[in-house]
Amino acid sequence: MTYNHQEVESKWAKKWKDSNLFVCNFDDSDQKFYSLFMFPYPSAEGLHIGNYFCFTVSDLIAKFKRLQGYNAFCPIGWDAFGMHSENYAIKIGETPQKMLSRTVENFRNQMIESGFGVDFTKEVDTTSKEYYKWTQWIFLKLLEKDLAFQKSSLLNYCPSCKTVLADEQIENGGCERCKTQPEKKEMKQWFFKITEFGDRLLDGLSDMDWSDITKSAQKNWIGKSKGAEITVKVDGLDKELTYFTTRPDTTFGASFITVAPELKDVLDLVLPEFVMQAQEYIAVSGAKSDLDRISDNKEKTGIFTGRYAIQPVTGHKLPIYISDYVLANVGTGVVVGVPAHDKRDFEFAEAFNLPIKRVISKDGSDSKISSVDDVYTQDGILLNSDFLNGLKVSDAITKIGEYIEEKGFGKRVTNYRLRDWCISRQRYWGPPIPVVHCDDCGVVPVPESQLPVELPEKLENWEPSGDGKGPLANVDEFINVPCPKCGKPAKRDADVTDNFLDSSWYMLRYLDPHNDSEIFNVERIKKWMPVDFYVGGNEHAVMHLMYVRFICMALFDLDLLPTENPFKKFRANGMLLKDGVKMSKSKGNVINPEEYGRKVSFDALRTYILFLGPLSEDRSFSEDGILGTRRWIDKIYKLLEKVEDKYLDSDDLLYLYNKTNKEVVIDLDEHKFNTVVAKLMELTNALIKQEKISKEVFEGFLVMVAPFLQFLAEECYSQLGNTDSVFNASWPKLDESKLVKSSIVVVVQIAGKVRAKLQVSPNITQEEIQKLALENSDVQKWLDGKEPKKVIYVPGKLVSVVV
RNA sequence: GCCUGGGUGGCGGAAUUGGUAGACGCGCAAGACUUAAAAUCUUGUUUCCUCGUGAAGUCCGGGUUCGAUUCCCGGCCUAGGCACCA
Repeated sequence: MTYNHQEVESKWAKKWKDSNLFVCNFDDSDQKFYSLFMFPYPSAEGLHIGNYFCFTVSDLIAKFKRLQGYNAFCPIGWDAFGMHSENYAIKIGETPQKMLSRTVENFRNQMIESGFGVDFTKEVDTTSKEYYKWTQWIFLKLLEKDLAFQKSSLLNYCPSCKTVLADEQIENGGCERCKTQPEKKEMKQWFFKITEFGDRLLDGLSDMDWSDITKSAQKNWIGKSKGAEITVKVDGLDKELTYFTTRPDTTFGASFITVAPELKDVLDLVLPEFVMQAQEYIAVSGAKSDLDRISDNKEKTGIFTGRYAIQPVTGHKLPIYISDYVLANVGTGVVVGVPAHDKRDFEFAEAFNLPIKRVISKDGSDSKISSVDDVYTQDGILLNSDFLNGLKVSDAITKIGEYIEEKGFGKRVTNYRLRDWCISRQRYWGPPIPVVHCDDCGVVPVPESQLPVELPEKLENWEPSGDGKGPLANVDEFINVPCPKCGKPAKRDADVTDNFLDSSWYMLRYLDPHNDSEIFNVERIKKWMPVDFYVGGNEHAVMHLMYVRFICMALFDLDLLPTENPFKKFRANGMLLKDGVKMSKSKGNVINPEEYGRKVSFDALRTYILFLGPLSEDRSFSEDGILGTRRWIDKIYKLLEKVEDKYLDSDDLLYLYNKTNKEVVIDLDEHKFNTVVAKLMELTNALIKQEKISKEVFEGFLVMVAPFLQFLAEECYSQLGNTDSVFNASWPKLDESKLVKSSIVVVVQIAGKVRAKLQVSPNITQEEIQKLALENSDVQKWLDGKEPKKVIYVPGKLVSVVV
């Protein structure tokens, strides 16, 4: 009896799809389980193994929950707007619409043949009018709430992608997509005020059941720092400067002030005789990219302005310098230099021969700071600091904070690294920004009733032009519209929104994908949200996952969501490597799921990649390894011959069967798929040793195996005479009474080493077992006549004899 | 530099309210079946030695404990995030 996987798998894949087996009925929400994976952009290459892995995890959890009696929902959709698709379409000389209809079809078919239990009837496509109408609606809602605004600022402009990039899209100083170094351009763009949610985004993390690695990335990205803003007067000028510091306690150690070269009106600070040099310095540093400035950080450069600032607390006159180690967009763009307690300030002070005064030391004693290594940044006691002397750092921070506020010298503030989300893109392939610019009325939102603002379909020259305007600016019939307010000729916004906006609410639309009168039915959303389990790559830790949280907070505030956190549980999956190295097309080591489906079966592939290791860790795929899961399939299939209707299974088997059941449930809820597979394999090995197996136990076993070896389980279940799907069966009932053993093994340790094993009744008393242990001949030999000092008994486990 | 993870056989990895280290799988070796091979089945597989009722062993060095992969202190390596962030 050999198992023909190709025949079996294609048969059931078709049946599952045709019978709508995995279609979810939303009306039944008492025991709902929403399992979600990060939806893909349908690339031309088809289903990538990384996608396949992530889908498998979500699908497996959904199937498990379904078997446990939950109404499980596992949807699919296409994140098809954005530069991925647009750039590829440009490359192959096709329009994105045309290309996508083909690639989506391909993706869908691959998912069906892999046996994914996703509900295709709830499919969502971010590029459809029915979807992006509501993406635009969200924009309008945020505009209404003052969370969307236009701002002109220095932005990162990618000359290759021909659009501005969000801060999050800069990686190691380059564009995350094409690695091109972005140019700084002054442009007027739309932003979402994500910074207003900085604290909520940060505080929310603490009680979220998300991967630590993801939470840590978000925390670092938000970059909250507490400190103080202190205002200093510029001597001889009617001008003030405000600097931000996290260490106001070091105020008495300040010896200079530094301002960023890009700071507005910086030249006003400079004395006439220094202006020439200053202009030159500003020009030179302005020509450097951020990356250069960071990499040339060996030596501190700068220029003296000739001016001094009066520090209000100390009354000291501090020289003002311009230096490019200070960045205009960080804090206030003005920094106070405390060389004794900051390495950068020390380097600067050394280069410019400025005083270095210690104001903190471990025990309050003074000693000279003569090299960078002496710079003292730890906790300690204040000295040389007037009214702060003798205080601990934390107390000094509190005291001076109160002091400056009382005297009006400054205030305590919280700073964030997080920047507002720039959402304008000068591209074609996205939802047009639904506003009209009118000479008389200014920015006028498109009325809701006129949504969607349709992206023109048949368009010549839809590629980005690179002139800083989106390609839509040249489409007259699109761009020229009457102002919705006054009716005079006006122009639409020519930009489209960032792709990340599309994906920041898709999990909501899945729950009501065909609703054309509202974004979704709020009642249903409140029953089905949050998503119970979300899985995807950690490369989305800061962008996608931060934006989703932001959008959901905004929608929550509009009373459209039951919680502000959309994902009850999120797990980042590790990367799949091939023989220990990263897969890439250029290396030619890309794993194609279809190929392995054909060779060894989708069941074996699916189970193998889960068996490789813990979900969060990178795992290494090998050609040989996958044979192990394929062998497992064959072993189970052969067991069919042993199944007998009313067979009485042995106690030992029933013990293992129930123990496995119990442990598998626990491990699956903790997503420890590798150990679940190991335990099911162990049970399989025990079943192989049986003469016969009862139908009841074998069917229960098939149900436990079904989330992994889905096609095999269905086939065996059907061969046993069942007409319904194994996925309509229920999880086997746990029989606790079978988990009690008639005898247990207790080990005896002498000086911490195992020297004997005793087979005893589980109800044995401490006295009895101690007596047995000490009488044991092996124990006697090891004791060698010595008297035990102490005997420790761990019930059911061991006896430890101390000599 | 700061913030998160991780470090266990030839390999992927199991085991934590501190209690038999190496489950499960891969690979390898030997045997069975076969004319032969593949497949399959059986057995073995942490290392070392003087082969035993032996010793050592979970990145390294200390500590707590009858007992430490697990807890504490110090260090090394590694993956990810942030970074002249003031």
